[in-house]
Amino acid sequence: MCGRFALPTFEGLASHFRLQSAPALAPRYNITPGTDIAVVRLISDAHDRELVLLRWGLVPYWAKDKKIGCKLVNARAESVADKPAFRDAFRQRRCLIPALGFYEWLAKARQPYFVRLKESGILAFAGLWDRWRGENNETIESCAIITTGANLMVGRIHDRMPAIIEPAHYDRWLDQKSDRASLPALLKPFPDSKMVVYPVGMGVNNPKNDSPDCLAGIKDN
DNA sequence: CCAGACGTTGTT
DNA sequence: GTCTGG
DNA sequence: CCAGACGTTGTT
DNA sequence: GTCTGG
Repeated sequence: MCGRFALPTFEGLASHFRLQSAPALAPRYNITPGTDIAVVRLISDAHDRELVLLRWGLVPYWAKDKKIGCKLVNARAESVADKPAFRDAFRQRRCLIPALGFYEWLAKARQPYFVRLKESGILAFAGLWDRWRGENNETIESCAIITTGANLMVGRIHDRMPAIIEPAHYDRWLDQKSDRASLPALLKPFPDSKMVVYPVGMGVNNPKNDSPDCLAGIKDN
């Protein structure tokens, strides 16, 4: 699954996603569900993209209780098009979630690992977003990260990982008019030949720890 | 018909 | 909002 | 995802 | 065991 990831400050985030402008983002090394995360989506009624901060944990527009978002942190690629909680967002509100990489845990050892590109480049997770309106004009915009099967390399740690969209496919993923039948192909496991996995310190386990140390590799025993 | 769920993960 | 279970 | 709480009353 | 908060 994908329940923790990192997005340090990147030069070139705006140009990578072809954004007109991007808000200054605080560097984050230990991003957790329930917090606001950076999301790239189409500007409504326009073809340009925007980067906004949305709550991680999708609250469907029809939800009676916004607490449902606690449970909707990930959506399985295999079923996202059909699940009531996700299918409308899958059709109309897809987004990209920038990251340097993500954490996965080796369950038995509670040992965290970090997964990123070999070149330490920007990744984009496949995401969905929604807008919920409650009483007193309360509005929550929220998002979820789509997961898919692990590739062979990540599979040594865990059997799922976030779906990663390649830059060549950003437009097709974001565009509401894309042929929906072509979308599942974008959600296949990212090739492990382009990635690295390495163990990191147990300090990552505690969400309060949010420093560059989180990314530091340790000796793999 | 109304009430209640709507999800993923890991572990047993 | 929409589906499932009772 | 993991860590940490998990409760009520009355008083300051 | 299960929920909430980060």
